[in-house]
Amino acid sequence: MSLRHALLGALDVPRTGYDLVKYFDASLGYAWSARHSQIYPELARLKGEGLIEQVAEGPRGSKTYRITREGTEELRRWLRETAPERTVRNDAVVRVFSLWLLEPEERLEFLRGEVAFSRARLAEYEQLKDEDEPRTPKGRALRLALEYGIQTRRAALGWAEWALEQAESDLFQPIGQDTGE
Amino acid sequence: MSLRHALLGALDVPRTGYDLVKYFDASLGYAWSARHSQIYPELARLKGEGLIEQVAEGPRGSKTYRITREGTEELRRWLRETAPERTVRNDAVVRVFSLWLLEPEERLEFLRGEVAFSRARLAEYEQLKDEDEPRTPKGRALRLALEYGIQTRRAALGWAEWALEQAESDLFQPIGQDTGE
DNA sequence: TGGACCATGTAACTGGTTACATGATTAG
DNA sequence: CTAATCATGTAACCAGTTACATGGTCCA
Repeated sequence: MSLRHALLGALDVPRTGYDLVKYFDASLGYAWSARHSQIYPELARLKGEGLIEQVAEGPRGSKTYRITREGTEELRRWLRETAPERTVRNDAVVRVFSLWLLEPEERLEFLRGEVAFSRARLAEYEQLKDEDEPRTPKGRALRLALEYGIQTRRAALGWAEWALEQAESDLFQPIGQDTGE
Repeated sequence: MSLRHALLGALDVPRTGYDLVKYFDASLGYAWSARHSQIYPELARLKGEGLIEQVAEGPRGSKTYRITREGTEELRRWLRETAPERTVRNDAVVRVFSLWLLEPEERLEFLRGEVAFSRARLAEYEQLKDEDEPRTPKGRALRLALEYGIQTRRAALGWAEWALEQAESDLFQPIGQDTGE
């Protein structure tokens, strides 16, 4: 369950649930995504287990949480003692597997979408990168994560541009009834 | 729901549920993963909806399925009319966000694990690539998907090697109590 | 005073994992 | 004959999404 550890990791500075929702939509979002309907109950559970504590109550009933000593210990334990979950789920690549069923022009359309998406994402990441220069250990860890996003997204963009070229020069190929695996 | 479309895409050639399980563990696995306990019930549903049909019954009660005309139409409809789901979930990157909480030597250990993992995956993919030269439209689509895996995995490996170097030259930095975001 | 946004929560449902369960065939 | 592998299924549970629900605060 990475959600709780993503939350614990984010709560080393005090934040409200609402802050966390926005944080998941922004920087944390390139590693893990979550909706408010999942975040709020999880915060309640973490508090119940003593891994986070509520440190303030704000204007509109907002609750500010922060990680506890036990929470930090649990986070360290998770990092040290458990292996990363490697499951891959990429809807776009599933689509590529069946792309040969489409008309040539439709394939181009799909691949143009991939190029556009990766370009936009990459631009976001690079803007984040330009915003500050990391100086602290934590800042450097965040930069490492961001750099992962940039490197892999750049590769995805390169792939999409190359695939689009391939598909363009492939226009006269028939769409298939073949079984070549 | 990408699982059913991954199955439909795989069933343009006749396959048993067991074949599909292995297929998800091998090539399809770099796009989507699924266990037999999810695959068998989904096959039953697809058959119930007429999107696939059973074309043979084998020795140990094995059932061979193939996509129907309606199934192919559904697959095309999905490709044309729905947008790829872009949600990212990467446990390893969540870990990087909190990596600054570990002792320097533990950070190196984590990053060495990332290097090893990416190297192994990349080697698998490159071996798949060397196995055959695609000639048909379908073969070329599969190659496109494989090439995506290779390009992005190579980038992940490059990142991990670079991050490891960073962390090695970072050994004298304190582990942090800072709040630099 | 009304619209945008802040802020939190619950319920129903879907997707996915783990564990349970069973039996057939094949190769040594 | 026995271990590995083939082969399919179900049940309980956990994770995540969508939709429902409510109300506060701020700014124009």
